This record gives sequence, structure tokens and C-alpha cells, in this order.
Amino acid sequence: MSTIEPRTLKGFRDYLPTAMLAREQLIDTARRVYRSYGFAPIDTPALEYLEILTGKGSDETDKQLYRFQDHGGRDVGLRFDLTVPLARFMAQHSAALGVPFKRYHIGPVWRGENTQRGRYREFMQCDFDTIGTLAPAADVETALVIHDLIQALGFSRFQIRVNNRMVLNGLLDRLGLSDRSSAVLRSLDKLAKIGRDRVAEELAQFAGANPDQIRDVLRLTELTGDNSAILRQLEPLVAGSETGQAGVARLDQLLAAAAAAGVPDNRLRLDVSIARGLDYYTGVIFETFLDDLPTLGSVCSGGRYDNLAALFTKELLPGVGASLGLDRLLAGMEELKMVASASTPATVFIAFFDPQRLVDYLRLAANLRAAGLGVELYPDPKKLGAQLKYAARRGFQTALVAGENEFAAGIVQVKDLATGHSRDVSLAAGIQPLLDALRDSPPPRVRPLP
RNA sequence: GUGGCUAUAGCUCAAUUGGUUAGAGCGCCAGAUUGUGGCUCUGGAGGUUACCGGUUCGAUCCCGGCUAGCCACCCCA
Repeated sequence: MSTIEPRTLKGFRDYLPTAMLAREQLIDTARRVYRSYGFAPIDTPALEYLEILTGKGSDETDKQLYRFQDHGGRDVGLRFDLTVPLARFMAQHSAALGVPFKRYHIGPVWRGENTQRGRYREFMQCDFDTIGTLAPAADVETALVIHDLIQALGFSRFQIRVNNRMVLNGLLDRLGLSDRSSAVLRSLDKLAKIGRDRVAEELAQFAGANPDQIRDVLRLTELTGDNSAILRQLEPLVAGSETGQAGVARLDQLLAAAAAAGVPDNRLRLDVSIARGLDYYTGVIFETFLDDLPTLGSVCSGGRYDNLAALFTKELLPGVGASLGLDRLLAGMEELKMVASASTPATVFIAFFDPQRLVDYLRLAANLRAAGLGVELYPDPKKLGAQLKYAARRGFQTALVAGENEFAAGIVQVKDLATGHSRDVSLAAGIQPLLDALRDSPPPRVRPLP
């Protein structure tokens, strides 16, 4: 009988324990950081009515939607991100929730686009957003969360690039290009990659800009210096545009506040050429790049969107937030050797050494688990060497070895699997001395870069 | 979605101008005086050369298709 070839769809992946432990640890870290700012968890369905999802991001995102008819003939789609479902969610529940509402949402999203390193068709996003306030404080807080998050995940060399759509829109308004802003921004965004000459070409070709307009847009690319220097050079460029000036003011405020809150200047960089992001962004925009993997793309992006919920309700529900691309970040961390090779979540290994003592091993394991430790008891009374090898491979921190001699003496051998050293701990006075011996910090599963 | 490159054991790679039983290292399993792993030694398992088809006396090798991965475009986490 022939077998079915086991395989997975393009862009979809299996996760083995080593990868999954790392994923779960990243999720735990994100959850901890989000909660520390008061964001509360929500969840929404993977599947939405198609009309909820279409027309929210851009033409491109509509093309990438996984869509089909369900068994009842309804047109449905898999969510493309977590922000559009949030807009729907808020329109439905804002009365019950009240504003401002801060939520985080961790879950998979699906995009039917071509795959590459760090680009998958199914991937996990970890969003946090603040809904129902236009306050600059919420923008600042978004930057702080991104910073705390990436740092908590073990990175020290990264850059959050920040810009504001109002600055760009104000400038384009002044130049009479606002009706072609998407095309202009798309070209401008490629600056770092294709250079200013080709940006100029594209501006003429795709945005129909005249030479004067092109020259003025390209002035944006000539800004140099630190954040405050760029701000000063930006001011004259938006002079006369109320929107543009407001945008510069908000950037100024954001950068000053973030710096005051302890974000180093080199980690939060004003970059007027970052423009992309989905069409729904209206204010501040964030993108986060790892210094050591600049080609990986942004691992945490977001911004302010003041009109998104307007598609679902007449109520004014502005929002600001960002999304951590967990799977992309993990792909980067694997490349940077930041992912530990442990494949067990437990730290304590108990060797099944004496076949007559199963009950004693089980009791010991139970006592340690009751104290909050992760404990695995080997199922077979195999050769001790083989058991220790198994334990070391899996990444256990400590092995407990007890045979006839130890039981007779009322002790257990506590073996540090990293160093190979072991010592005897008495069980005569109860489990506490053993717990003390095991209390040493558990192995880090993700190593920070030097 | 478009274009290019690639595809051999769990992983990294070999295999003379297409030639018969496709190899190595690492890993895995089992041993090396019946209580201690990471070093060493021995043995073993594991491949319809991604899959389907074509050319040929004969295909891992040449051709086509398909699937997947990577790169660029596009876009994005």
C-alpha cells in the first residue's frame, strides 16, 4: 500500500520543540512587557466575513487574502493582520469596554504572498494598541513599549525608525502631490535601497511629478545629523502646511519624551524616508530593524491610525500601536545563534536507576513539582550513562541520581549536567535542602548578544 | 503574482565527460568488566537521489512539468 507523502504547504511550517520553546519564550516576554504597561489580552476569530477584511490595507493586501466560501456559502477570509479585526472588535464592543482601551493580541495571521527568509504565509503577530485617544502620550508610550520589548527579547543593537505621515502629507499637500501620495511614498521609501537618482526617476514615472516637485521631495533625503538636527531642517520644508507643522511638532514631542524616558538616541531614529506601512496609518509610523540583520526587514512595525474604525462605526475611535513579527524575529535570532538548543521545558531530570524504586522516584518528582519545578522521570531503568546522555542532550540543568546506596543513606546525588560535578544532599530533613540545592537559576533559553 | 538559483541520509556535503551494490563527517541507536553523559574505539539503522514524466541500452547527472527553499521585484512582520 502506498503512503501519502508527508509535506507542508509553501510558507507554512511545523515547529519542533526547540523552535517552539523559543517561540513560547518570546511570547511570554511580549506578554510580560505589554502587561507591564497595562495592556489587556483579547482574542478574535481567525476567520472573518470577507467584507470586514477587504479594502482596509491596500490593493496589495486584498490580493494576499486567503479567501473562500464556507459550507454555508458565506464569503470569508483568514485575517491578514490583527489590526483590522481590532477595528471591527472595537466597533462592536467599545460601549462595553470604554476608552481609552489598551489591548494586546497574540495570534497567527495569514498572507498569500511569496515566501522568503523571515517571510511566511502563516506567522505570529504580537500586537498592542491603545484605542480611543489622540494623545501624544499614547504615541510616546508605543515607542517605549517597542523599545522595552526588543530589549527584553535580548537585543541591544537595534533601531526604531520613526516618522510621521502628517509631515509627508503636509509636504505633498504643499507640492500639490497629495492625490498621488501613495505612489510618492512608495518611491521615497526605496531611497536606501535604490538611491536618490532612481527615486527621482520613479517619482516622474509612477507619480507623474514634475522636476520642481521631484526636487522638493528629494530635499527630504538630504537631511542629516541627529534627530534634533533633522527636525530643524524639516521645519522650513513644511512651512505653510498646517498638517506638516503639526506633524513635525508631534515628532519633536515624541523624540524628546522618549529620550527623557531613557530611550537612547541611537535606538530611536527620525527617518523621513520610512513611509510604507499600510494605507491606514495617519500619524506616527514605526519600523524596527536589527543592526546585525538589516536585510531581514522590520521586526516590529506600527503607527497611529485615526480613521480605521470609521469603516465600521460612526464613533470616533483613533488608535496607535505596533506589531511584533514573532516568526521573522525568530528567524533572525536563529541566524544570530541566539536560540538555545534546549528541547525540554523542565530543568530537573531524575534517572530511573533502581528498578525496585519506581515509587520513590515518583514521590520525589511529585514533591519537586509541588514546589514549582519542572521534573522529568526517565521511563526505563536503562544504563545510567545513556540516561545522563539523554538528559544532557535535552538541555536539562540538573540530574538527580539515587540507587540502592543513596536510598540506604537517605541521600540523593545532585549532578550539575553542565559541569559534571555532583554532590550529595540529605533527604532526612525533608525536601527543603534539595530545593535549596536546585534553586540555582534555570538555564537561559535565549542568549543575548555579547 | 513575475523572474532567477537550488533540491542527494535527521543536518552539512561528495559521487570521474550519464555506467551497474550512491559515500563521508556530524547526529541517532547498540556495545567497549552488570553505578555516572559531553573525549576515544567498534558495530548498526537510516536514501525509490523531493515528486511525476521524457530522452537513452542505461539517468543523481540531460530535458519538461510539479512541489518546496533561497534571492530579486513587489509588498511586508
